[in-house]
Amino acid sequence: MANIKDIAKMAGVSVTTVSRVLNNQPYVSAEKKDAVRRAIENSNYQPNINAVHLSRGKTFLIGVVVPFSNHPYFGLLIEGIANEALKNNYKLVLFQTNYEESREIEALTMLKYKQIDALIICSRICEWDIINDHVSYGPIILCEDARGRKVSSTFIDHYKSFSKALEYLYQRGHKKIGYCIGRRTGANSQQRETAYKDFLMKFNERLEENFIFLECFNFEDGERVVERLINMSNPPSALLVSSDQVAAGILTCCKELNILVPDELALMGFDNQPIAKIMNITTLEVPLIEIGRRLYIQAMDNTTISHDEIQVKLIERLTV
Amino acid sequence: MANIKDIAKMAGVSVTTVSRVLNNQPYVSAEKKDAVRRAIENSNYQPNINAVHLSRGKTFLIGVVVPFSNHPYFGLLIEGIANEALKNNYKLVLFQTNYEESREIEALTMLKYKQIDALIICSRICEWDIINDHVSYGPIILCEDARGRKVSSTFIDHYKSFSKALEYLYQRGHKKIGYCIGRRTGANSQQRETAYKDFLMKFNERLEENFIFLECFNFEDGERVVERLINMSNPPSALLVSSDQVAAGILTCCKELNILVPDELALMGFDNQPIAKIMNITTLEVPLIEIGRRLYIQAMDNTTISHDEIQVKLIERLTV
DNA sequence: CTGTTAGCGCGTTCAC
DNA sequence: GTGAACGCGCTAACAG
Repeated sequence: MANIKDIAKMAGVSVTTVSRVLNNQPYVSAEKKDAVRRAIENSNYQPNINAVHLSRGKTFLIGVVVPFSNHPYFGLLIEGIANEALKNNYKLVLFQTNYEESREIEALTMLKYKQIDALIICSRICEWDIINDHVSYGPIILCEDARGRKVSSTFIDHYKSFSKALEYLYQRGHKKIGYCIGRRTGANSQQRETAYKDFLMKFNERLEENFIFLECFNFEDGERVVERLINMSNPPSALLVSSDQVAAGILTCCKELNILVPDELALMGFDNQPIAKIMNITTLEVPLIEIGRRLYIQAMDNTTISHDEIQVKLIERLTV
Repeated sequence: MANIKDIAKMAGVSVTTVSRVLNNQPYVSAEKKDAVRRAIENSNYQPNINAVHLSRGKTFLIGVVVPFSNHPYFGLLIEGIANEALKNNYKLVLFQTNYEESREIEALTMLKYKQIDALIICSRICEWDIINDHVSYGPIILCEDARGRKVSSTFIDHYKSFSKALEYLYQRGHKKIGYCIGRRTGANSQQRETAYKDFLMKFNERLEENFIFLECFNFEDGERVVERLINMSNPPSALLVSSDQVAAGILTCCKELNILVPDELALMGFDNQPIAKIMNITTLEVPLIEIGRRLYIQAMDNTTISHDEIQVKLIERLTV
């Protein structure tokens, strides 16, 4: 394996000059640049990435924290980040937390010790204090509304979008609306809960605690929801489901039990994933790949703190 | 950020000694070892990973090639690899190929230039020649039967398991059996095709080209299958579906169209993913996480070439 | 524009 | 048992 010194010798220049053409820096004459280029081609030289990292003091690694990686929501987010990272020669290090705080702190610690250059947290567990303690070590980017905080973020306004969905259901004649969500804590979830409560208040409806379905992450969680639903004496007539996967699971179970959708139960999904299209689920479209792209771009910028709000779009199909 | 020299100074020893205790090497007196340990704790020192990499000539990065990462099959495989890698301080670099050969070669090239220490190919596209050209650069591990090749592999015998499934369907009275698969090329797919043809031969059935459904990867691909099915004058009575996701999609469409499963159409899935359990799909269980674990272990061993065959298990449910 | 040289932080001979 | 010194391959002042 040839190294930079060999190339320098072959091209009859100094290692600095080689380094300069390698990094597209100015101040190299056309002739020398050509000589270096030729030497590189003749020897199929490849820079030693480890040496570059050491010298630059960077790892070209970017940490991505997700609760689970085999969920389409996070899968798409990761894809968006990865696509953009690839272009810039950055690699991704995945931290799958399963919502354990310690795993998230592990990622933060790696940032502290420069084992990664930046950290994107797709779903935060730990308190802001802990995040704040780490901001000085490198860019930390969040996928939730972090305006007013010391970190950048790309987010959707869950209060706004949840309200929008609720009003849409209301206009369609639904007074008793419930919702399904993964976990109750978490900034995004709390925004939604607030939107839900404000909505009830506005229309003078009472909050029914059992209209809220927790632990809804995957297709299979839909079964539990339907089971609970059929045992309720006064069930909701519509459900706002924070993931198309779960909505699809619910829809499948409903069909099995001959529960008519949307007549007996209306369903509104979230994300607009392929499964929503195929099953004709009315949903709120979230451009996850684009969000991933922006998260990456923010991660690369360690000077500015910015906040990108992403808009969602209501897609009308057949479940409402 | 303290470095090894600082620790040496604090502990009153040389950097060599610090390095020795860091790497659990012998020939360090208990006292000095303790002194170093204390110094490390007091300064929350963390070795500079880049320097370690450069010095060792290793990256502690392991490449993983998958066609797409948001499919549960590969998601679980990745999870299995990642779990094991984490324990050994290895990070994963994901190569998402979308079945483009050039992306796979890119990964191989990174191995060649020591940008990763090993490469696990979960679904191969390129020819064996190309693989062979790279074996000298580092461990390459495949997730297909590679016995007789110069690389290690963890695999399931798709010929055997496909035959097993076909015979099971046959015993249940199905003569006209079709199957759904992602792509036709690919070693695993070809094994299955051979099993299919041999099965037909054995029972004197004719090969119906349109009993083979290609491009079946995700839930949503099930729709296409059912559409084609209802337009067939002489459709198969049973389908062997190489992914539970697709089987679930087919099942969902069938319910929509009032096609009775298994009476009018029997379905046998593959993998035993959560969705198969919830939808009561008869399937062949594949221990993907365990396969991932073994792939990693093989990747770490750059001296021996080994081949692990993994057994699958038939899980009887309600779709056959 | 170009080259010399000093690090980057750690692993590893080798002499003591 | 221990430590001085060199090397890993590259980047970035700095001097010219």
